[in-house]
Amino acid sequence: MSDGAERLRTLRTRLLSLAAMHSDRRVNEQLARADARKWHYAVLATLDEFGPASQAQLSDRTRVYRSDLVAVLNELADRGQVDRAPDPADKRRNLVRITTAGRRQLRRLDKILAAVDDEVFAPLDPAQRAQLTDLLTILVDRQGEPHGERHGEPRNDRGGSS
Amino acid sequence: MSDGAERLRTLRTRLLSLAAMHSDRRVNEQLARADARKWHYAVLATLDEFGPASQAQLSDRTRVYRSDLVAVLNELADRGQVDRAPDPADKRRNLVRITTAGRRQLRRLDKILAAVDDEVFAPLDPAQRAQLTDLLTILVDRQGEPHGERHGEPRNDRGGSS
DNA sequence: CTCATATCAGCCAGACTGATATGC
DNA sequence: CGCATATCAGTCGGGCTGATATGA
Repeated sequence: MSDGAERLRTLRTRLLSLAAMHSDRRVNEQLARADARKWHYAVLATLDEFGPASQAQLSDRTRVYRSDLVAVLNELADRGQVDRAPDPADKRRNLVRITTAGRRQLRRLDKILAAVDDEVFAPLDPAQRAQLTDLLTILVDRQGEPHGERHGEPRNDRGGSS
Repeated sequence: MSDGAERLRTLRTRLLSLAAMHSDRRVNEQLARADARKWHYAVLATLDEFGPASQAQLSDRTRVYRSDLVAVLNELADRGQVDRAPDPADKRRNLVRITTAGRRQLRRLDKILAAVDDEVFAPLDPAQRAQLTDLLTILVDRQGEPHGERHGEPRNDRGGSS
């Protein structure tokens, strides 16, 4: 058996998947302790960085689907971490803003995620961690519009045009 | 707003997650064209490398849960890519073996995955790809028994002891 | 009796699609 | 009109848990 031995163990797409799975699991476990999930964090961080936004903008910036954002915002609003009001300039839009409680929560989540990062990437030394960040950044930045084949298009524009 | 600007964009756990999500999506799309999913490949590759095995062994080697393996093996058996027979030496066990058709399918999937790897990691040059593989291998190898905290234990032992 | 094996039933987050009402 | 926005309903792969029957 085995002509291309070690296939599975060295398959790069699989390594990436396994590493991410472990990282995600830890992230979710720890965020859950603060009654949050990754999407909550993504929304809060985005609002804090870019300021108030419509849900469509939030969806583009966080890569959370519009349809899924609704529930996330409901949850954040229930906890008083964001507020949502119709945009007077365009009544289709909701203007979403982070609240003071939201900023407090954000700081909490930032700490949690820093700790998880430390733990998950502990096997790498600082230089290796920086290397990994660089490589992943290249990959993520080029996702969507590369080299030759087409398949995915704009992303996050579902549910509108049909 | 934003004191720790770029938080989201540079969050390493998120970069890892996004990169893997893209990679996984491409892998699944392409495997689907050969009527397969990642688990099917993992099982076939493992059988080819290690030879006939019980489902428990397969579960350990592929990281597919025992409970989920059942359906995967049913599908592979329906397609004639594996066969499953009670182990005479231990009647609790099923001995799973890859068939000739299974090897043919494996070669097909190998080609597909090589193409996906090429596409997904196209933004990286060969040296960077090798670097990434190394870093991910370190992470994956140390998953489970690291540095300080305990949380997950053996993995893949659910459903048996309780 | 205890432990492992295979199988079944089911939960849940999350990625993704489609349709609809409302407003630009 | 066509287009975008928010919302709702639902599909599907997949990670993960619990229970059970059978046999070592």
